[in-house]
Amino acid sequence: MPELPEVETIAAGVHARVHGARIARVWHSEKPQTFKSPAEEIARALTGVLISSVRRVGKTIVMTVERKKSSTEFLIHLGMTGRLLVSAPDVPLATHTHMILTLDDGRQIRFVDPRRFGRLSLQPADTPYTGPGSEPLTISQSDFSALFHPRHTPIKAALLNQSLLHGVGNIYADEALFRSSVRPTRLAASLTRIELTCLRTSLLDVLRQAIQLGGSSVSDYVDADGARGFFQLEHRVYQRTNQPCLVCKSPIRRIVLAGRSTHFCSHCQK
DNA sequence: AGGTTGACCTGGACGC
DNA sequence: TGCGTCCAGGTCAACC
Repeated sequence: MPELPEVETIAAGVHARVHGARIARVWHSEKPQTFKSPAEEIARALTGVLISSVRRVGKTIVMTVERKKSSTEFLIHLGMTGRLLVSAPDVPLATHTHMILTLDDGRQIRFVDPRRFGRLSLQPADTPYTGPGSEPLTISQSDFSALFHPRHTPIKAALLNQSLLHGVGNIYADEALFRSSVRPTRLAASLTRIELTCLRTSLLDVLRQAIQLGGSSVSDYVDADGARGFFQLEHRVYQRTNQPCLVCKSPIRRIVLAGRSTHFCSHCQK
């Protein structure tokens, strides 16, 4: 489900609500696939700890917890349909709830994930989680260009490769490529220096605007309060197949690239 | 080694 | 109403 702006919105929302709180007890489902570290180990590591922060790294939510002098990072990857909610205890449990962290004051942090592509894990001690790739919001233009220029794969596939940039997914890849007038099928190595500059600028614009609007709610995305985002109203190509391009009125095309549906304007994007 | 494809899951939308 | 098909915002193992 969620890409960088959605994960950013969720992490910030959860942080604001629970930082400084203590986890009194932990419940988990019996779906082993969800737990990249054994569920019992996660439960043990989180029971009785103080939540010091919740932040985003790539598409992963990192919850840092403290016990006495030692700190641990709990990693939450939402996959396609994962949700992290802060709920009052009397709110009915959603189906597909896989973990509940009950706080001292009774509130609960709930991880819900129907499709079970999400993953929960513990980061090894003393090695802060940095994610697989570079951070799109802070990478320099020269690093950005150096990352993509050697790649002999379609630029769309390269943008989705989390070991290059982490945090960009299908929606924002399509939207950034449209705004920079670059066709998704172009080999990354074929982009000129100017096109790479334009692409990074467009990507930053799209991600920042989406964060401001609370992310895109395409189907079931909601933030920590269960509220929907509004960036879907700003989509110019994503899920607009056959609708007129907002610039030139040509119908938006949909193809499958890197196994993902890909939307673009064949007139505006060269 | 880098690039590509299919498998992993459930549920909603749509057509008959 | 009910069944079948297709589609979905992400990864990762297994292949070329």
